[in-house]
Amino acid sequence: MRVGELSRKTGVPVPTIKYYVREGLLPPGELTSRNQASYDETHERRLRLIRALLDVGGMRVAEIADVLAALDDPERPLHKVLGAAADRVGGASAAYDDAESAAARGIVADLVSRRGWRAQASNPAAVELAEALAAMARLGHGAFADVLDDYADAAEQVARADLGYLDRQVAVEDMVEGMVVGTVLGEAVFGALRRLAHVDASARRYGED
Amino acid sequence: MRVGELSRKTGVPVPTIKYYVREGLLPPGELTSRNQASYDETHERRLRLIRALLDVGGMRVAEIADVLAALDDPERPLHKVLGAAADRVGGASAAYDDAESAAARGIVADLVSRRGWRAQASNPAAVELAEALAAMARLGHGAFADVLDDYADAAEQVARADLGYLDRQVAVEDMVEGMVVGTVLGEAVFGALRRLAHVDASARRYGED
DNA sequence: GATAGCGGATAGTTCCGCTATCCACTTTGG
DNA sequence: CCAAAGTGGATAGCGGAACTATCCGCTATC
Repeated sequence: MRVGELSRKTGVPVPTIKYYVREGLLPPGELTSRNQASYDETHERRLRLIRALLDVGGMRVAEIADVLAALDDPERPLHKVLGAAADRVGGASAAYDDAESAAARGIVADLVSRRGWRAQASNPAAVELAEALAAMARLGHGAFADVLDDYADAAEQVARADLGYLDRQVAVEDMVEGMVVGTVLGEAVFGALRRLAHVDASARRYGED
Repeated sequence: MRVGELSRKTGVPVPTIKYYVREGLLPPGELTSRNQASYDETHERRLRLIRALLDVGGMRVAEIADVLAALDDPERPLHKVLGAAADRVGGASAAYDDAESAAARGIVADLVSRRGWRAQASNPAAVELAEALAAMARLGHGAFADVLDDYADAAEQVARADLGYLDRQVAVEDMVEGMVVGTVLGEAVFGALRRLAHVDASARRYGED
């Protein structure tokens, strides 16, 4: 298959495919002559994965490049790949250093030890959590920390469901990719479900419509 | 207070404040002369809200403008404001129309009726959910739909926690804003917790570190 | 042997979230 | 009272991100 057919099958324009190759998201096709290359189903699959992570997962091209590089690494340290996938939000937060941030970090540390979670305070997810809580505190919603345990219960339930799905449904050789898909697209799924549940709860309380 | 002090208190540069005013995120200060205006704590609070929605919630400026406009509408149709807050992801999805999309819409419709959720199929959250499931199906993870009920349980639990927090902790006049904060920043909080739970579960299974 | 398509390279476009500059005009400090 | 600092308002520019367009010499195909 050459690039035109790949484009037709996936709906991704040819110049965009070239761009993804340039950026290292997609391996180049195998050259059969100086200016002819052939692509196969692995390229097609990879391209669909890229679009899903972009469109549904909201990831950025550079983040996807990192995750896919980790995914293609034959060493495959599973939780490292996941780390790359999970760090996608990390970004360049200025790391405030006010009272709220310090308090939030303390709340997170308490939560992690209370739960017995094997996670470091330096974990990007923990940092992000602390930042979110600090932002809420600055908005006068410091008491939101009181519902953290309810949130954590739900998060554990979701994580259990994810692992169970992987065990039951995914072949070993696809597990790393499955974890990436589950982590990134699963977040979109859960976010949508949460908003649906909000709509329902809100509709039950206040008026019909 | 004039713009310089507002800037100092919030850490937002003056030109950026001017930009937010131009974009309708922040109401202009009250003019005391042709080129002097005064700002108060409501401006400060609003500015912090803007930065939280931007930095932590990942919203875009135009989306924030929509949400805040709804929030400031004295008619205050609560679930409309929430709708504006929840639609933030909606964006310009091309709305595929293949077999996977149709199947995913069916799965979502089943879920909504099975749960007895008061939500329309046209709801942006439902559409987004269907798109996410369709993307997974295209990647060979159609069986992920099997864990949807686990996800939905967790989503309901989170939604209950959110409403409970609002009832207990937030004054009536702040409830609309509280719902926006909870919806948007709560998603960041949950996402971080989910990733922490993944890290923990993954660490328990595969190696130490 | 004409035509369509290709791989590879480079340059341009659009959008977004700011940031810089300018202006005429207060406010403030000495 | 006057100079320096700051202000509101307007316009223009910038840097990053994700494409998109164009061009080249070449190749597959009919």
